[in-house]
Amino acid sequence: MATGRTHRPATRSRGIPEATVARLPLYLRALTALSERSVPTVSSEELAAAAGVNSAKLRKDFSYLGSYGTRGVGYDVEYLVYQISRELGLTQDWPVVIVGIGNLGAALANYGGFASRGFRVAALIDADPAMAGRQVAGIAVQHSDELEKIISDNGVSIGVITTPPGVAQQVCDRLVAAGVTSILNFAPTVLSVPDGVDVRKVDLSIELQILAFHEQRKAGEETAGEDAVAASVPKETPKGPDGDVPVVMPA
Amino acid sequence: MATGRTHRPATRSRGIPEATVARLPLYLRALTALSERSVPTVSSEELAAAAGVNSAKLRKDFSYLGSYGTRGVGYDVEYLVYQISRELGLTQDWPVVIVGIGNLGAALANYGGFASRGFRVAALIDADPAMAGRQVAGIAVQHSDELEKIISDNGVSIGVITTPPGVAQQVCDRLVAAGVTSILNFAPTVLSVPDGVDVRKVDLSIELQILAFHEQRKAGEETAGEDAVAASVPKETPKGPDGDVPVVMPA
DNA sequence: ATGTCTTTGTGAACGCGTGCACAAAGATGG
DNA sequence: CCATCTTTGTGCACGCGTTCACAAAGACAT
Ligand SMILES: NC(=O)c1ccc[n+]([C@@H]2O[C@H](COP(=O)([O-])OP(=O)(O)OC[C@H]3O[C@@H](n4cnc5c(N)ncnc54)[C@H](O)[C@@H]3O)[C@@H](O)[C@H]2O)c1
Ligand SMILES: NC(=O)c1ccc[n+]([C@@H]2O[C@H](COP(=O)([O-])OP(=O)(O)OC[C@H]3O[C@@H](n4cnc5c(N)ncnc54)[C@H](O)[C@@H]3O)[C@@H](O)[C@H]2O)c1
Repeated sequence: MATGRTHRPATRSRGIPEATVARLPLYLRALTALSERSVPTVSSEELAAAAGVNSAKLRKDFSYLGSYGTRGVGYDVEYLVYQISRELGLTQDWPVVIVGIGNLGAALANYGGFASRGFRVAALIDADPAMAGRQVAGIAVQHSDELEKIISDNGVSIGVITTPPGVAQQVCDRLVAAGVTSILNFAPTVLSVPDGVDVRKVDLSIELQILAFHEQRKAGEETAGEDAVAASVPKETPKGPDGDVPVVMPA
Repeated sequence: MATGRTHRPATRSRGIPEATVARLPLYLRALTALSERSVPTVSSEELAAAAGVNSAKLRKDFSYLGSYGTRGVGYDVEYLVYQISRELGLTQDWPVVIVGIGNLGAALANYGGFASRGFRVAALIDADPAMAGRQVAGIAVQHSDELEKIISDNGVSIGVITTPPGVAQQVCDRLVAAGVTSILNFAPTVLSVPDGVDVRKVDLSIELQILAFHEQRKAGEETAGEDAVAASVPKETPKGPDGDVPVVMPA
């Protein structure tokens, strides 16, 4: 999944493919688990299984970082944890602001998994005056009037948007203007940002629709157009080799 | 090798590329907005701009569904909304269960965007006895003992997992055994599922780490800009703080 | 030292996704 | 009915990502 819509083919990230970058956190998680169990070394095969990827892919991914393995043995867990952490920039602290402290924003604020990887919730911001001053997850919610000052004072470069979709773009604009250069957007909106700003989106609705697509396909396709309510019959489809389905051409 | 996990890369369902399927919800959202403004037709250029994609890509995506446009005019908005909805399986009702009604699960339950696309929260399930019976988003939380019965009675085929990571796999196993064939996983865990079951994951932590990577690269480009060779020798961390990380070279 | 065994690192082939560029299709106006 | 203009649908080329397969590298035993 590409980061942004802005075409930037030139600035390759230090030669590390985007697909590899997206998998590094996965490896890091698996390695951290091994580290906690005091496992000293791990082979590409084992680690790949733990991370749910192909072992050749894992080795190639690591090859972009350098030669950190030992042939015949595998990878030193602690060393690899450090290398990946450093590559991802997790050896430093990243202050993060969350804008829009509603259902989702509050849940994120309460999420403990933030701090565990060097991400620190620097501030919670909401436009609702009734919300300002209230404590969420032990942090006082601040009014959005303070947004620019908060960003500036804390040196925030990563912002999380959990506002209603209608105001997401303007919130985004203010964040960017204030100096934020990376945005994680939960609002179902396409954000426009200037060059040099990264946007990643998390969209529950899209994920469900993708699942529904495949679900419908699995449920069998006798004739489209009738609402078979009970499609829950667990039919053991004999794993056909991707049979070709007649394409429905419109009149 | 006990893990019989067969990785299915990109099952081409009915000839529609996975990348296209992932964009259909995006188009649908833009089209729905146009529909609400009573716009009768839209060109690929306009719609692509609204969806934040390339117009050629959009046209090619639509070409997989069939020829639904009119040359010289564009696409009929209402017709396209229907075609995409049908293709995604949104013309039918999809009962969904959410397992793990904590911070995140409750936020999802409260999310209004569910029902708007044909997804209906059929049940909320939690293992905590203190949680069972409580109302969340107007729905009574049920104990996980009832899981199998709930799935069966409601014909649920889509499950959302928002439990702690430690129990995600067993919850997943139970869901699958009960008949669920699509899972949206919010827990930071790699889930193993049998063939025929789709899993999509949403991982906040991974998204943030990817952003951090690019953020670090952006910050490093401006200050330093000369480290050309950096593959073989583990170079020293450019910044002094955070020197507490054990740099251990493997033998 | 030498041989064997394990596992890495990577060259190469392949498939998928993307975007350009343009011919074909149809609307529109005269 | 014909000319012109707009926009679709797609052939094609290219680059990225994935996977295979294997030589090289090192550990370990003898
Ligand atoms: N809740 C979910 O599970 C969920 C799932 C998927 C997507 N989303 C999306 O996430 C976003 C938030 O969802 P939610 O359920 O938390 O909504 P919510 O209404 O509970 O919260 C939105 C919050 O944003 C604040 N806000 C409004 N305008 C603002 C502004 N200009 N600046 C700062 N804050 C502002 C509101 O005061 C409110 O507290 C929505 O865009 C929603 O579509 C939510
Ligand atoms: N909160 C977030 O913003 C956030 C963000 C990213 C990821 N996550 C992940 O989402 C998951 C949930 O996060 P949370 O903050 O809501 O945690 P939480 O502790 O608030 O909620 C977990 C809920 O799951 C229930 N549960 C535990 N075991 C269960 C079982 N076997 N069956 C059914 N229910 C069970 C618990 O009773 C609890 O209500 C975690 O895996 C977390 O890592 C959360």
